[in-house]
Amino acid sequence: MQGITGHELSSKKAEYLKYIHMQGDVVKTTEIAAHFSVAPSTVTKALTEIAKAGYIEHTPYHGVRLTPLGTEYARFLVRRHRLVALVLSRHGLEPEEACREAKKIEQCFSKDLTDRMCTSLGHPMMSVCGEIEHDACCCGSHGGYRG
Amino acid sequence: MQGITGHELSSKKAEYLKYIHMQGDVVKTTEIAAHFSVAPSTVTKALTEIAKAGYIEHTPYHGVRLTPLGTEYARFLVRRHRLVALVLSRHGLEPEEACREAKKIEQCFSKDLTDRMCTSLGHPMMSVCGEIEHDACCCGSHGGYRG
DNA sequence: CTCCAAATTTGGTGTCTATCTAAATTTTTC
DNA sequence: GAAAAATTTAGATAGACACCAAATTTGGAG
Repeated sequence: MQGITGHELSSKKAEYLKYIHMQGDVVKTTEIAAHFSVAPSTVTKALTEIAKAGYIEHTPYHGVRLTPLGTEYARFLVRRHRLVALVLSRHGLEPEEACREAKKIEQCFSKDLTDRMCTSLGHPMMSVCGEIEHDACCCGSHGGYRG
Repeated sequence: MQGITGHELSSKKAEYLKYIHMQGDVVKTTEIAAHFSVAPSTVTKALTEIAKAGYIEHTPYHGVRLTPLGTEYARFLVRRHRLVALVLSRHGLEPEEACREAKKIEQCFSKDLTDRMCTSLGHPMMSVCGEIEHDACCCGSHGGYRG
């Protein structure tokens, strides 16, 4: 939470991490390779590096699983994606389009910039492609008024 | 105007082109190298490639100058930059900050996305870092109501 | 329990972008 | 014209991403 810049991982690796997060628990190399339409060896290489950076635990031949750090980071990536998509949706893009375009540009947004936009938007709870969780957000819990 | 995707040049080359455009007429290698704090040879290499793509005319040892295509493209780049900065400024960033951050993310915005945002913003004439010219904009002239 | 097929990893390559240094070349200036 | 300044060329490096072919490991069938 404290030291994230938003540029710790290259955009491809960040995509892999987000995917692993969304699949939950143990994810296999082949699954990732198929999802992103790349050769398994390409994924293995990326996974090794992501593991070296501490975001996942890689048990050769058995798949990967997020570490606590990886989980935290993946949550940031998802939050960033949804905030960027939300901004785009407010500038003339249809929900699906906003989500698609967001994937192309989100990697450019630093943690800081993301947080600034989040605050400016009033820590919205919903985007066009899912909920936005603020647990690990810029300025504490913004869970909304539940009671 | 017709075929621009916004990704014709790598982000560095696009920065060089924008700089050449802003300096006007003939620009020297050393000037560019100094501005971006890179070795002259790095610039020469990039310039050669930008010239090959048709955006500039490079007369060895004498500098470069934009071609009509390059001028058109540079205008798009400037317009994109200012639109992105404007969007950021509307999301909690101070003018100077918005301009600075825009430089980091603008290369991710396609021509199409830029045009969509432009329309959504009502073809604004001013951004936080200069005027926005719509001559070569998405849907013709939006020069405002001059008379 | 053995053996083969499927999954995965290794090792080697290639491409692209961006950078640098050092050496060669051209232009400019005195 | 010759030295100085600017520029280009050539050769290397580095990171990201991708592929293929070969080796390794796993897991299921018999």
